[in-house]
Amino acid sequence: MTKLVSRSLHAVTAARVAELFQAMSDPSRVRILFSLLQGEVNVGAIAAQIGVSESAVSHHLRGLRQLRIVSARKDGRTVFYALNDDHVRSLLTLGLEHIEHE
Amino acid sequence: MTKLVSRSLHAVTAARVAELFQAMSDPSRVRILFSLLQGEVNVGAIAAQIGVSESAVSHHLRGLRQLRIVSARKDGRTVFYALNDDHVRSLLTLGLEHIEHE
DNA sequence: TGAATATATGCTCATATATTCATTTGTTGT
DNA sequence: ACAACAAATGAATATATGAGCATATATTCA
Repeated sequence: MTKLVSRSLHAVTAARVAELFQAMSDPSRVRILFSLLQGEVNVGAIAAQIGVSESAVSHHLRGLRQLRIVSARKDGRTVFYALNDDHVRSLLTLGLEHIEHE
Repeated sequence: MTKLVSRSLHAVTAARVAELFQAMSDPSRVRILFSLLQGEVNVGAIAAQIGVSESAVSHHLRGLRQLRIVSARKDGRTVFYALNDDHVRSLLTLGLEHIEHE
């Protein structure tokens, strides 16, 4: 059986890659993720830092958590978020470089 | 005058980064861009390769062109598209790596 | 236990987006 | 000039998405 679509990225793979980039395709989420480049930050601090409501930040973080882009650590009543892996760190800095050099 | 927002990425910058990632946030566009990793490809060939109508591909390419993510070269009645710079190449492969290792 | 605080969630509205279809523009070969 | 072809475009539509509000769920401290 011939693999007719072999030259192109498999649809499922493409969808997952798109999903990843989609997580970084919103200004608020980009700012949230850049906040997390500093290290662990809690919801309220992120909200204050970027000037977005805690509710909105929380909503965004849920999506990012579901994609395992960020991880959460609860300490008392505050929840500290962090970037989950280095790929995301690289993507963020590469993205920033891209728009800076042009 | 104190720069109150200095710890966070400037809103305008964040928006531009988001815009870049947004360009790669759709499965069809991801497949289009991966097609272009091979080098120059024309609209019809991309459409055939990924199984999306030429119209849809053309619409996507317009957006990618506007963001200077791809460039177009017209030869007779066919238009060859290509990735515009190496940042995008890196982002694509990094994105793929990310979803492959998890 | 009760009040205060930090975060999460469900819902709704407005807007953005991807795709399709029909039409158009530009180009080649006869 | 005309038919065939490649790509671009506009309008219409269905779906997705972000933000806000109200409310819920912890958790701490008095």
